[in-house]
Amino acid sequence: MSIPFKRTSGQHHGDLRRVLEDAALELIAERGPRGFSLAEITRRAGVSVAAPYKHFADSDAVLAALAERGYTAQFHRFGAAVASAVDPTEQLAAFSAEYARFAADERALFEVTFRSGLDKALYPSLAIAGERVLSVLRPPAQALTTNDASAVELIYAVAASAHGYAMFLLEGVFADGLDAFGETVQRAATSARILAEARL
Amino acid sequence: MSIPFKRTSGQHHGDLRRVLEDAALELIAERGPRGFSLAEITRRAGVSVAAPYKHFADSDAVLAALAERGYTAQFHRFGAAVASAVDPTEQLAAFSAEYARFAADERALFEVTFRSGLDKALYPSLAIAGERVLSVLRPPAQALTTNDASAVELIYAVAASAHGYAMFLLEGVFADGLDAFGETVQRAATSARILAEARL
DNA sequence: GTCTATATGTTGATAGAC
DNA sequence: GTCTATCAACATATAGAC
Repeated sequence: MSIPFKRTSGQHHGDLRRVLEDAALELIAERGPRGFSLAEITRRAGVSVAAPYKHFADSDAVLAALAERGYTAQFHRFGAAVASAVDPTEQLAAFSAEYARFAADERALFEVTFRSGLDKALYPSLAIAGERVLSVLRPPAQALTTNDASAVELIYAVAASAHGYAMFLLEGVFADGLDAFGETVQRAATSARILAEARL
Repeated sequence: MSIPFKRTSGQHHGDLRRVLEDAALELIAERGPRGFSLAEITRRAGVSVAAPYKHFADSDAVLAALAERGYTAQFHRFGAAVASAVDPTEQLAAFSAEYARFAADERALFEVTFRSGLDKALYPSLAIAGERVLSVLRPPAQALTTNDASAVELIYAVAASAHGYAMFLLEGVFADGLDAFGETVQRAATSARILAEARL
């Protein structure tokens, strides 16, 4: 996808920060979070190894920025999924289905949010961004339960199930199926419905 | 836990392979899968950097061996958990609870099975070992369903839910609770019961 | 804001002695 | 089976020129 080319001197990029993040995402998609390195993404971006330090404090800061992007993307996609349904149970099902879809078609962005090995204590904004993702389940969960504690439990139950299916999908646990992706999207939705209805 | 000491010359270890694996596990527990390196574990084991190559083909082979150990440990613990109950639904609940417990008290061994970034195609035995773990759910799942396809779906549903809770626990999603660990063990068991009963 | 150049450390892996 | 010694490759990060 990326067309490597040699840069001859010190031109400016429109937005090197963004270019570096994109290169990092591509790298993670290819080699997994373990294969990430700052040096490699500068090579792909066609800049020197020193260039990133005007935009990021260090190597980990790039991963943190990507994780933030990942959480934001999830918040928007899952929010839209929830909004696409009216019935609370179907909203939870839509979330779960979208969760599996996101893991599959934005793999790197998905993995970087929980597989990057970042110390969350050092990046408190990540914890907040992560919580915000689950907050999209609050309205349907509250509609389906009688108190706040139950609503929270339902949110956890649906999210945990969705996360597990997404992980299994990426790990190839369902590799034997003809359409593992489509099937797993359905599986995630089904489990969400079961968990939702049980709380009524 | 480990007492570092200097080795003066070329003595033999009782079982260097095992010693290296243990050092690797300790290292992963401290720094996460991303922090693993062959050089570091030789330092901790008190041997030269060349020593591991008589026991492992390369760096990844150490991770693969650990993953195998992780799957085996899971197979035994989850098998025992299932065996501790009689009612099929309670067997699934026991599995889920034990899954969360395993993630918490054998964190490194848990993470290495799905977070190590190993290419599973290169280590086919890992895929088999992973499948064997879920096979402990077969008897209760079959007892609760009317056909094989439904049993498989129930296995996936329970395992996905358990995995998600375990991940959230390790990621600190439940950090606000007073006893996040105990609560999450219960959560996992509850979701398993719901998923089991819904299939009747 | 990007470059060149460089310092410094780490890693994975091998050859050859014992 | 373990050591010593060594390698090339690669990493992060900084200083200073432009």
